[in-house]
Amino acid sequence: MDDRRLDRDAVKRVNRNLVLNLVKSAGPLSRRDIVRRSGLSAATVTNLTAELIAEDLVHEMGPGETTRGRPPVLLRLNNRAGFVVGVKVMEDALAAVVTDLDAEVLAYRSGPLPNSPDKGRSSTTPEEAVEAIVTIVELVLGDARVDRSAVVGVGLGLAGVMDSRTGRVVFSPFFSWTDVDLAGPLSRRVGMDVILENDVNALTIAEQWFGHGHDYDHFCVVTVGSGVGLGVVVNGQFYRGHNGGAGELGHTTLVEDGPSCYCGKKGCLEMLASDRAVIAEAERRIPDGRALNLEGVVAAAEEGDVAAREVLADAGHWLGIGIANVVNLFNPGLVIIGGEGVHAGEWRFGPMRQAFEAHVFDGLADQTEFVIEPAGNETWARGAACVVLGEMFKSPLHKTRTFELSPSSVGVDG
Amino acid sequence: MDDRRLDRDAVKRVNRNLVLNLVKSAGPLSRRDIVRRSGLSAATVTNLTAELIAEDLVHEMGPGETTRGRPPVLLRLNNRAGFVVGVKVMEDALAAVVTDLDAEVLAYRSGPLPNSPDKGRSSTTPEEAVEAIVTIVELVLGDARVDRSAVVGVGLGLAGVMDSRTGRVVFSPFFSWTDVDLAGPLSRRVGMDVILENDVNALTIAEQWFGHGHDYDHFCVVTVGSGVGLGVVVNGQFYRGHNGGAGELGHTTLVEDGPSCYCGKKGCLEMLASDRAVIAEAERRIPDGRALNLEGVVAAAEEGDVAAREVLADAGHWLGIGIANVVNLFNPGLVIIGGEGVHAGEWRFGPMRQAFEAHVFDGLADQTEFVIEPAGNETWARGAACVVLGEMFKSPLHKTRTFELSPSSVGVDG
DNA sequence: TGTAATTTGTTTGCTCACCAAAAAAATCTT
DNA sequence: AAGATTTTTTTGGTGAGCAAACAAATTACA
Repeated sequence: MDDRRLDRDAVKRVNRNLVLNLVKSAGPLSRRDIVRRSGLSAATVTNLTAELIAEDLVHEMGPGETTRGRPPVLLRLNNRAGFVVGVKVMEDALAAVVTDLDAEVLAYRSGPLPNSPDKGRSSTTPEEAVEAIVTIVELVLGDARVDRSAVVGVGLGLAGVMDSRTGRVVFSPFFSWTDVDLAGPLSRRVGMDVILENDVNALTIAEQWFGHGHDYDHFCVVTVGSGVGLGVVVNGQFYRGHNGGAGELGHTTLVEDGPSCYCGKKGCLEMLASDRAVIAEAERRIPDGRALNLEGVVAAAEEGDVAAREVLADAGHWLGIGIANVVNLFNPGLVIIGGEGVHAGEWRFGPMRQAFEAHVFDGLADQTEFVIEPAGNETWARGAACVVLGEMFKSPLHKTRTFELSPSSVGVDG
Repeated sequence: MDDRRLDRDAVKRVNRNLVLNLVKSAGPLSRRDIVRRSGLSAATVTNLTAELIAEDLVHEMGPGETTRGRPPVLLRLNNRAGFVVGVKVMEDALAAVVTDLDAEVLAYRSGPLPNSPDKGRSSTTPEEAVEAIVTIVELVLGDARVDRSAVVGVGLGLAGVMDSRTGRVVFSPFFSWTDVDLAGPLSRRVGMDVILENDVNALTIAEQWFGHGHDYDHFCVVTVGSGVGLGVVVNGQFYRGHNGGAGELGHTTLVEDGPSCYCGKKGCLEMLASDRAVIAEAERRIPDGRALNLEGVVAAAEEGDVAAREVLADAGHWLGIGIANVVNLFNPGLVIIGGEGVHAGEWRFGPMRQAFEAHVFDGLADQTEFVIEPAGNETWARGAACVVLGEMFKSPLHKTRTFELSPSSVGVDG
């Protein structure tokens, strides 16, 4: 069996999805607008929109502007037709959001994750994690006053290697889990569909469907925080690689015999450019206790401390080279830089830009757009939510699993 | 107008293409086999195969094996239904092949390219190049005794940045051409469709359709010769990047303040790992004239020359790090190493493998297959031919232009 | 030897998604 | 009020894939 084949059903699903996406992204649109943009016939658009309206996914608004002739009826996405939950799982805490179909955050809540540090590692078990996640999901759904039956699914974002197809954690650096089924138990406990995704991937998918990446077929998201991450969209599709291991930017080698990395190698970008690297180096060079965290180092730099400035500049410099190499290989139209480390601002990004331009190939610098966008806990959790939304709006041709509104679910409350 | 929409025609085109590709890649197959593999109904397979047979793209063979029941009629691709020409354009020479639809080379011929070196640069004009290409195309078609009307198109492979959509040379390092229309004039002169593609991309497309890449959704081709190149297939599609600039592996930075590169930057992989780098370094360290070319360096290494061995090992070492970074970012299932430099063998590839394993992230090493495959002029020319074949066999959903058999063309001679 | 069983391939009749064109609806212009 | 204009729906037709019945070609076996 080969799903590269098409049948009549597929035609309808694809066209329906196209109409839905046009309304979502370019809406409000009249049926006529949809005809023009989609290339579908007017008859087909009438049928497909009628179906979407019957399912309450699309609403008719008032009439649009015209000089003369019958006024168009504008259609828009019913962003309250369903809701999704997103949870970011961190080393010792959780962050959760509820969003509508526009990825607008309706409620945000953070909470604890049971955690008894054991030889520097958290000893949280998968079972404990599931219970904590169940709790915060219930709480945040309560905050948002959203009916459970209207919830399409739960997205889970976690650092490490995730198998999003099976919902299993392949490897989690925080918890030292290997091959743990997280989505399955959680799904049974909350009675909702659950999708698990690497946190950086989730953020990338958020940018793809609801952010700057929307206008680009090929773009990259680079996150800078305690580590350095990379998410990639190519040919309009999120790219995971052969084993879900694509985007290990933090562990590309930049210095042949550089500082040792926890991954066992040497000279990894993450050892040169991450917040953790900044703090370690700053602590070494500024031993007065001001450099215990990134904010401290930035403050020191702003107070004129030369060492702090140099440390931040160095980190930015290496990041610039790393991103230049990414651009040399992927040639994306857009690079989005996100994560906690963004707050270090120009002390880091000035040198980054300089290094980038010095090390990127020929004309590629001018053709690559840059956006810098901080990501806090809420952003990460929203990213996880967007994984579910992305699955909903994705073309049926690429869909691997189905997230749909339950027949009964009609948007309520708000 | 949006071509993401589907109509009934598209359904047929896609399914027809699927059947054709199954026959091409998994054939000979019975109609029943195609039903099983495609998921299409028996009725549809009967119709589509009848159409392909009527167009002479598919032939019926004798009956297949059975234990009992009606014996199946095996179908196979009619590899002589059409032919393609591939031309590799080098600094001062041309190589051309004619292949059948299986990419089997029917004729190979090399020829000169007018070239009056001018300040170290070739002064060949686009017009001169077109004339020389016309000549070799006519000659190689004569060699293959193939009727012109059966020729589907001509593929042109050239180092540099090519805009394959428009057939224009964006930049050619050999000839210092910028924004030159090469495919247009050539097409008019030979009266055939012409497609222009970067040479490494062409080789990658050859591997995708007729080589080791066929079984992989995600793979990379790394070429080592006077330069270092990279071609990438992700999600089953060849990837060009936002401006056709993806895959500039040779100009990724490996040594922060390394040797100066002709591209204006420093520490590029190409300055550390290419044949040109090997020869330059070997000439410096073995000044007796044995190291004027790669063969000389390899011979010296084989005779026990320590410097030659070190030079080759160093080049391999850097290449290993470069490929490790590619794998860290792309996580391909397969890496194919090709090009002229492959002939340096284990002197180079032993250290390469070692460095690769030392610098690739965690578990990715075991999950990445490697194939080493030398590429000479004929292979490069065949790659160019495969660009046309790839366009023929590519899914209509991704097709950007059409290469088809002319209605009259039925395979002749051979 | 002839009938049943088995497997492959074709034909028939149906459905339904799209489309073009005609019709209807809703407004503005004169 | 009639005509022009624009949007939307309806009508009627086409043809793609499908399920199921049918036909064909062979082996198994009584």
